[in-house]
Amino acid sequence: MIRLLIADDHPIVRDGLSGMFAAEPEFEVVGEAGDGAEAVRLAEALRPDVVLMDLQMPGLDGLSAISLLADRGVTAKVLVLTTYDTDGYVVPAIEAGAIGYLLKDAPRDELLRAVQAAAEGRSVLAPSVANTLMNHVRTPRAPELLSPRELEVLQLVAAGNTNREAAKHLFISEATVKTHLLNIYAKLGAPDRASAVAAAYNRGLLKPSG
Amino acid sequence: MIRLLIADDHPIVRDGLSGMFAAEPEFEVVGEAGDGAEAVRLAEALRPDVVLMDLQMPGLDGLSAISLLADRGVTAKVLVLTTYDTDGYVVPAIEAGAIGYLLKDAPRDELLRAVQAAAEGRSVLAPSVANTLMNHVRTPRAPELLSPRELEVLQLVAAGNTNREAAKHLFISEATVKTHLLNIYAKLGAPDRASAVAAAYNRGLLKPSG
DNA sequence: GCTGGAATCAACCGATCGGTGGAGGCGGGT
DNA sequence: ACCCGCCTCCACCGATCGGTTGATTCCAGC
Repeated sequence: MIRLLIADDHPIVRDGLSGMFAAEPEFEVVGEAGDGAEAVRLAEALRPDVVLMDLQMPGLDGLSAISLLADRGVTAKVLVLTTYDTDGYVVPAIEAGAIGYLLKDAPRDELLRAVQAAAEGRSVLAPSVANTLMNHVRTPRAPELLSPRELEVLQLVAAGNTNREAAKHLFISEATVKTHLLNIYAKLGAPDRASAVAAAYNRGLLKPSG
Repeated sequence: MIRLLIADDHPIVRDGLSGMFAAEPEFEVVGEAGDGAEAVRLAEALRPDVVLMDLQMPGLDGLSAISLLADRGVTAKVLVLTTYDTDGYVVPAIEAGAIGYLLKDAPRDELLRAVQAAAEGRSVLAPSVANTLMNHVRTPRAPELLSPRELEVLQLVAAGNTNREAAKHLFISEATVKTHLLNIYAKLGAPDRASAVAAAYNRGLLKPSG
């Protein structure tokens, strides 16, 4: 028996979902919320297995609600159910802690299976959402803005090396390192090494966990 | 009719796949490759719709082969078919340009549907792979390593501000900014501002495109 | 009421960085 | 043959940064 909480600002949608799950013996709708704040409150009180969460809601939005649930140690699996599949919504939702992301045009049986999967801790992604997520991960084929040598220098700088240290690593003089850095600043539009590192991350020239 | 190329270093696997698709009228196996280099060569010559690519192959591995195909403008959709679903493999593969990632234990019909999806340009992810991909995107809930104020300071520094400029922005003295930065260095294990910025990106405290 | 963290400020020092203006060699493309 | 980008190197300067020590206020948790 999977206990679930429905959070959506449209009563019609709540009724529809509620009715759909009520008809299935293995699901039990334990509560409904019309906004994010209520969703958090009810999730804390009712401890459902799964929360079906819309993103656009008045007051506290779904995204913030998800973060808040995580902060408060609510272990309910949050399944986002919304109409939009743009990068701007799906990535933050997953970052915030959603275990799945479905679109409202999903067929009935897909939704049922998704909730079951979520309850078991398995991720669920709508096919089109999988696309956008992958596009997000995919490196946008950087147009070789920096030369290989410049990239090496920047990596060493990002690792905390001084110019002198970087020079030793590369078997070149400190002056050369400085020249490379000046070129890097020009190319990235950065005034100093710190913002050059930031710019490099933003453009995917440097990648996290590397 | 979907034309496909099979790249796997095990002949048995190639035979198995080849036989499976030969039995289906809507597929045609136009070539088989035993290593990455051959895969690239055949893909360029035969221009298949889909390439079924193993990752571990002698010589040029699958990952490099995928990158090479992209570089050479080969538009074939690459579907990774391997035995491993660890983060270390799936993320690079997708970054390199794979449109899908399946495991070899996938049931026969799932594989057929996946190839069809790939041919149409739709992403395909094995369920467990979806999990690892999402875990990769998901920010690892940073334990509030930096205080809000420290994060503000670091953001300004990453934007290229000097200590003095950052101080003005925050309506505090330059000395305070320096103190904050020293605390940041200690918390992030960074010797200077540049590597502190890098460390912040690596830990998800600063996010790209922001 | 005490402790501890966060945030604020100060003064000082040496080391480093950023900026400028050169210079030469080497390779690819027109 | 020419130009351009990349990589290499040098010297000088002021500005900034990193490190240290010490201090105060405020607030929250025990």
